Amino acid sequence: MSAGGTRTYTITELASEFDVTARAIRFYEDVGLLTPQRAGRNRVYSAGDRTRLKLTLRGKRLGLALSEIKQLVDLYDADNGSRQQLEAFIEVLAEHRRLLERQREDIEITLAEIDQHEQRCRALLAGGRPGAGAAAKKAPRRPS
Amino acid sequence: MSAGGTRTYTITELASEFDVTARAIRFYEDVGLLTPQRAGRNRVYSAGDRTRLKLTLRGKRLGLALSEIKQLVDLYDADNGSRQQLEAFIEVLAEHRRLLERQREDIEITLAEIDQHEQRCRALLAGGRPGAGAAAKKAPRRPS
DNA sequence: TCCGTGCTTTACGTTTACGTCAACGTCAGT
DNA sequence: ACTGACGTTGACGTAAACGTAAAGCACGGA
Repeated sequence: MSAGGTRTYTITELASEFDVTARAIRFYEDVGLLTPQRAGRNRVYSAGDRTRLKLTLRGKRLGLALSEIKQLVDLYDADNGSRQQLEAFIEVLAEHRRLLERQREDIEITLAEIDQHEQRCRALLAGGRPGAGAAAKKAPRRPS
Repeated sequence: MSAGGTRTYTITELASEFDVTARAIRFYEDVGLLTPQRAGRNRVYSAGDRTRLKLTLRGKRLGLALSEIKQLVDLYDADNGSRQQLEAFIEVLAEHRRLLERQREDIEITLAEIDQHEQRCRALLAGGRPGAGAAAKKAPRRPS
């Protein structure tokens, strides 16, 4: 049995796993979101780095700026602290929660509107005379 | 009773109501999201314009780009169309719904993580000796 | 008539989040 | 020894979403 079972990742592995470019990952390092080890010049990512990347991308999907993501992730990482810091941290958590809840509300509203639109659409389709088959149009997936 | 009960708005009214700058609103016009009437040179916004602005800001909060918001709003506005267009529209709606549901999932996960962090925080606070009062730190509200 | 307020256009500046070369190292395979 | 494949560090480019003057019109009040 060899020592150290902790898996590591190369930059292209992470890039393909999360469907981002290596350039983006290096950029996240530039802004301080990632701090991978090095094997000579090459970057070596730990499981923790992978998690931070995952958190980063989730934050992006929620529309956060990288600077905001960094604040949050840093805070979450270093929850050690004085009483003052802990209380400030709880405040930040509450802020974040408020933001997320507002987003959730926006989502609910929008989903409801989508339902309405779709129903009207289907009604219109049902009203028309039966014609040719469907032409499914796939939206081209862009990065970011 | 005078004719025409439809209220209108100036740009600063809308700006203050939705807490955005007039510059931003004019910019949304530049990209085609808004097309207000004019009284001479001045912009006059209808209730419909107001709604479009509201939709725009909601989209922004969900992290959409203005170009994406425009596509959606335009589509929603002009749901009149041929069978082909209707079917394509339904496809777009489905895409949008998928996106929103993923976001909702991200939000649920993040909220759960926040709960965990807060619990640990409170546990730490309970363990320490009672000290000075709280120092609430308000996050400065930035636009966008 | 002058002043301030509100709105306008034009135009250049800025920040964010990468994309896109360019030029180079390094290691495996043939 | 040569060739890719994969990785690296600059450095410059760019699209998006406004910010920030600069300069001007239009109108009501002192």
